[in-house]
Amino acid sequence: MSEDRQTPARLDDTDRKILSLLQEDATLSLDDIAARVGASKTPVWNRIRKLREAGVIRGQVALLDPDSLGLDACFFVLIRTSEHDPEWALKFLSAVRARPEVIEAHRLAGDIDYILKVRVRNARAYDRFYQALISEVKIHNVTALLSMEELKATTALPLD
Amino acid sequence: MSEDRQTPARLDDTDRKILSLLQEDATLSLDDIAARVGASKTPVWNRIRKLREAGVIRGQVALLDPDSLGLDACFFVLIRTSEHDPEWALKFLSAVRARPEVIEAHRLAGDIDYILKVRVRNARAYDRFYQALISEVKIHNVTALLSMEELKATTALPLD
DNA sequence: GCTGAAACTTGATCGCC
DNA sequence: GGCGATCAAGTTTCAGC
Repeated sequence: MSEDRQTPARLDDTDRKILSLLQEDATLSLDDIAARVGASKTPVWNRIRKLREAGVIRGQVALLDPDSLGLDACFFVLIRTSEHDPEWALKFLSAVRARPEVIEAHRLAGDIDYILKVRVRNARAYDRFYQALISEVKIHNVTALLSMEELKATTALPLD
Repeated sequence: MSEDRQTPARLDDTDRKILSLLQEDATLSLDDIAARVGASKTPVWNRIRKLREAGVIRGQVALLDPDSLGLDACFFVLIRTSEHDPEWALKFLSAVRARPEVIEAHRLAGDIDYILKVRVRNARAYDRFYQALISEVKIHNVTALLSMEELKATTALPLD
């Protein structure tokens, strides 16, 4: 259930610069990147290929705007459970994985067991999600925190 | 401070299919996408262009693997503040925006005022972040939830 | 408004330094 | 291991249907 701690990849300054550019804008051309890191295409391309193979670069995706899609409501859901057996955990896992409105799910240390980030159309849609979830898996206690304003949201990880 | 609610873009089934593909993998070629949605290149390209112009597609980024970068610790930070004046809010905003370890920040409804998602190397690095933050802005109460396991993490929004 | 082809830009490869 | 030229493949545009 818990994955092995993987050894961090050895990265030099140029690698970090490339990654930093790509995680801000992956549409940049090789020429652009090469110019900005002060190298030419081939070495940059080789580094990117290696970073992909090493799994440092996981993939490349389009980011969509929640508002344009009518997803106006975002909740953080704090979950306490009384059940701690493996079957329960497995059922909970497949439930959150199966629901596309669950953007993120973490198992926590401490008295709160799980946190979910959920994006839905509105409060009614959240309630439907909530009712469906608790009917699927037994949950002891739920607190929903409603986001009023997204102050910051990035997919870029700190590289220093 | 709070932005106007924007009217959702009108999307048909083909638009949604295209978006769904692109938010999973933006390296797909136009030919691929066209084949999968059952259309040919030009109309698909026109749709993508319009979706970009309408702001439905915000951008395209590379996703990096936290473990490969040695970012083993992820915290959700629940913040209560006693200050509610605009200067404080502005200072807090610029503090979280300036710190790259803050991946996400939301202003909340209810008795918890803010939630942050923070990615750092380890617990020591979190403590450094925490000390720096409370020395910059006055904060009444902080609870940190430590993630033990990321059960799910996606950038893909639900499109149904 | 879709199709198919042409023009052009970019990505990927190879031999040379 | 980096550079510049080369080839293949992709994107963008456009005339014709």
